Amino acid sequence: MLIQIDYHNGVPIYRQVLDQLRQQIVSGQLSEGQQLVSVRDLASELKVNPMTISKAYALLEMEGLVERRRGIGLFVAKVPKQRQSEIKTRIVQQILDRAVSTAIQLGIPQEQFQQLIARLFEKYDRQERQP
Amino acid sequence: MLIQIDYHNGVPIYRQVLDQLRQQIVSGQLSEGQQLVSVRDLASELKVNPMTISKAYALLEMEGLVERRRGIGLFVAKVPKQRQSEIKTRIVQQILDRAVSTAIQLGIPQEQFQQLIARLFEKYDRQERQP
Amino acid sequence: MLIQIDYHNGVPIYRQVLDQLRQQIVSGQLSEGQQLVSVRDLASELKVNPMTISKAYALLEMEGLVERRRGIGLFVAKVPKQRQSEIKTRIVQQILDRAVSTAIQLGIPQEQFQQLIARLFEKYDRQERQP
Amino acid sequence: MLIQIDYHNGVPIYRQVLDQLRQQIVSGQLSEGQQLVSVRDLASELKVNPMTISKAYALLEMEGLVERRRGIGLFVAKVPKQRQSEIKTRIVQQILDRAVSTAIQLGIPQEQFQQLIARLFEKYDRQERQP
DNA sequence: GTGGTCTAGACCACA
DNA sequence: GTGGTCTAGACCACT
Repeated sequence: MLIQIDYHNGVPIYRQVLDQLRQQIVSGQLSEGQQLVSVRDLASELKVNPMTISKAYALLEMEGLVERRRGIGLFVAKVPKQRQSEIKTRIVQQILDRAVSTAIQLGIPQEQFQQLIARLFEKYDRQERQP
Repeated sequence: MLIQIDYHNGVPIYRQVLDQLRQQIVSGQLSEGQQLVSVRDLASELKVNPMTISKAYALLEMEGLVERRRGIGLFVAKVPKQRQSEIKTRIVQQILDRAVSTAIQLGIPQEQFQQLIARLFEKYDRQERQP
Repeated sequence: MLIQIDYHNGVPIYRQVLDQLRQQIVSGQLSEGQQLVSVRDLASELKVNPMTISKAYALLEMEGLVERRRGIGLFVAKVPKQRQSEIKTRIVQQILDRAVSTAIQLGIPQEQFQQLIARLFEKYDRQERQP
Repeated sequence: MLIQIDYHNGVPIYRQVLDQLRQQIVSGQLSEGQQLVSVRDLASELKVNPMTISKAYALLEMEGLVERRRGIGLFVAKVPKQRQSEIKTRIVQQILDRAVSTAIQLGIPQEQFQQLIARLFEKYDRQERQP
């Protein structure tokens, strides 16, 4: 399965689908021209209402990351390398901004902050090698 | 007391109040034994319904960060230094976790990630000196 | 689902709902995965404002006894047998603690105390057989 | 100090004062004709609003356990032995009733219930010997 | 359909 | 004065 849904963390399901697809596109896991799984199939795979998937796909289309070919389906759009990298940076930067401003408000020194990050990178590195 | 509400970002008001008060308590801006602004006063200050504030206060009490003295008001509870620092770390770590896992998924190398952080710290440092 | 509200005993309605649901869950009358009556339905059944029910449900969720499935409803969560029995014991012990400490302060001997209990158990046994 | 107030358990302070005085009277710790501490003194001793003590005293008077002698103060009333014992039993029975009915609803067998009680009696016995 | 949030205004117990 | 509870009704996001 390509998408992981957490049904209990409060993040809307369509948002989880949207975010993960966006990431897969800009990171190249889904490549240009590749067809997306149909709304119906993905919905039944995730045991989720088709409307939910449909909403995620529509938003993805509005972002220009995906193209609709009528009667056929949705395909990953051509995204210029530069735009890809912009999106990537933007995604991370948005989250980081909150983290840093919070840390400063809490008086957590930059060194401790960097340590937390190093630990998290280790954690994910381990997971990647043996998921 | 300074609380900033963004009425249009979708985050429930009571949550914004709750989060900011929690931060002020664990960061020491609100100190032990200090009385919180009354529900009615804070509500009128923020131009918000008293129940909204009440809800935030109730959750804060359930977290044990605040104590009710019946008929008098709410006061910042004694929070052991260790618990304070646990909460602080937890708050930051929650946000950071998302940032790091996203960065990894996007293939952003740790070096670039650290650069982004350094830049953000600079930005907030500047703001602090001359807000 | 059977919930009895006493509108005049001073105990908040949301508390009565909360306590009774909690008991029904840990006693197994509501079983894992079962869907709770919707906020609106229970509210109209008890002739009470939906927010009152909502509050009880929210607290039940915070206790981890119930899970939200967004847009669908609330369901009884998986509660490990051990946790169930802890909660049960805690509920009874809280009440008993007061009873025993009071009895001791009043100089009521343990024998008389046990007699009172035996009589009460008889009374409820009778009721159960022919309510 | 003769009265212990718990400021954080939600029980109204006047009620804690009332209950404890009632118990002290029917258990003979306060004997017939003995003068109660003045409202003012007890209030300052407990660091509590005098109105709170006053309310407890007034309710005690309504129960007939205490007599007001105008200009002098309040005195423990003559309470016939039988009435004393009735009150004692009633106090304990009220609390026990809830405990037993709850235990039955939760399916806690009488044996386990008795064990809980035995344990509690031990606990309080220990405390009495070395408080 | 579901639950979550918020409002305006009321009443209550407590101190 | 304090906070707690409740109502009636509204709007929202999610499924």
